[in-house]
Amino acid sequence: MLIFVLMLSFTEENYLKSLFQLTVETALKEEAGTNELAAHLGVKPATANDMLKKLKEKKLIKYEKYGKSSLTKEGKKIAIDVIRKHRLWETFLFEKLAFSWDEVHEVAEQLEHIQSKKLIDKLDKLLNYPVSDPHGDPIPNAKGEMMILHQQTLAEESVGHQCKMTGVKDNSSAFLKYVDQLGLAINKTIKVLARHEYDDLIEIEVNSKRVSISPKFAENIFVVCTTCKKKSRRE
Amino acid sequence: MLIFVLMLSFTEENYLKSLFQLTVETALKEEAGTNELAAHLGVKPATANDMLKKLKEKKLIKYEKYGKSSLTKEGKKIAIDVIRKHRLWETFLFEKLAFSWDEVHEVAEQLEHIQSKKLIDKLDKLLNYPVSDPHGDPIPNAKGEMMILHQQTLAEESVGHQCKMTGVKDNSSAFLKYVDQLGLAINKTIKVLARHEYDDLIEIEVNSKRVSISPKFAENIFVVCTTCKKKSRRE
DNA sequence: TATAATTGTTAGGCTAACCTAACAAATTAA
DNA sequence: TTAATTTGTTAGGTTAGCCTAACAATTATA
Repeated sequence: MLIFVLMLSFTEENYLKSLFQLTVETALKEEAGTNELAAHLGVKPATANDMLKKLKEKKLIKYEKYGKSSLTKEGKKIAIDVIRKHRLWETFLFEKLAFSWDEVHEVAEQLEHIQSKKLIDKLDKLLNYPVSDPHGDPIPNAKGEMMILHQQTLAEESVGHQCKMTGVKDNSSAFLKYVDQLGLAINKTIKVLARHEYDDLIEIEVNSKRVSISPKFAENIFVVCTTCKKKSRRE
Repeated sequence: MLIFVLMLSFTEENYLKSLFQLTVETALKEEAGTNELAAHLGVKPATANDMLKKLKEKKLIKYEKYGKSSLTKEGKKIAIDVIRKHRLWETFLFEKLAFSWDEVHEVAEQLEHIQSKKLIDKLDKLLNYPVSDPHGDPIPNAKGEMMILHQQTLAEESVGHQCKMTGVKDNSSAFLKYVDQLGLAINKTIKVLARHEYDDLIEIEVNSKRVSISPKFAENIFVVCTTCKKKSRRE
């Protein structure tokens, strides 16, 4: 029996992944604009426009002229699969090959496009079916199901409250090295000591030391509040 | 300090790899023809011709109009690097992910193009610096040095002599499954019992059983003769 | 050595993925 | 509600890697 598999190029996969990250994953909106998507992918809007038409043709996205775009069920399935591969590879690099967490992303960008269902399932098994990657991002399972994480950023945490770091929003090497330097890491306990009106800096306590961070920095750290025990979804 | 790395496409890497396999590796000749190379890569001669000009321009091959092609020192270095990656990945799939030896080639064809020196060196270490892959082919080390193997095929072995299987020439899944079926494997001891003039079949003994094989089959099995103790290079 | 067969090249076309420049639609602000 | 700004589209161009068809050079054969 022949199974027809829709073979997508690396580029097409990357468009679906970007669209997923801009919409479903952050759960902030349902659709993304052409310019926004182009910027996220590092191409010009005209280029993204061509691809949107093509992906619509293939029924992987919903798109109307001058409108915003969103993934179809099928498109979402593919995007999740790419993300699953990306995060499993990151975990592999980190756990089995002793890469540091700021090095894994770049290599995983290449590895995520390897086509072999068997490979990825075996890798999943080797890693003992991890649910999150070195950055704290959830790894979809073989069925495409993934944990919902990252309800809140450190920027949103109230003064006086304590929280635990669960992940990062920015995966760039530069940011991650900075995070390392400040002594922060996934699962670290952080206490918000103060917010300074004067220059917007936030003062936190981590590893029993006081550290000042910028709002920009705080927005890129995901936390779960341990003071308010119950979980709250971002609205 | 900026290091300028000549970034090659997957396609360019594949041309260099093919050229290496058709010349240096089999050690039968110094150069390969355009049609031959095209056939090896599964493209038309006109396509290969374009690429040969491009690779000459980049000083990775020697090529003159209507002449045969060969690798320059730099081209050979890159080809060996691709082959190193291919064979390390095959070994990884076989040893760490329990792939069978007929499944590894296809996936390694994709993995061999991942760009990350660190990745490949860590992989090498994880596998404990293997010198040959699941098919018995030599794996170049980080310096590009590789063992010379495969001096002789089973087709060349004398009647009455005993030999040990060291590898296969054909890496196709179909051939490798056939090898498995006959009870052959790397390091198996094989005795050549007879050659039948009538239909050219070769009778061998393996696992204490008599098996008949075709000349075509025998040409794709590499062996080292244990009867003639000393090693002999193919002329 | 002339001719046939093989091998290699050129010219011209195609598609995917990018670009710039010009323009059109939609949204925001005056 | 018009004008300015932002956002999105179209047209046309580029490069890489493939193709076919026609032709040229080389090699083998009669």
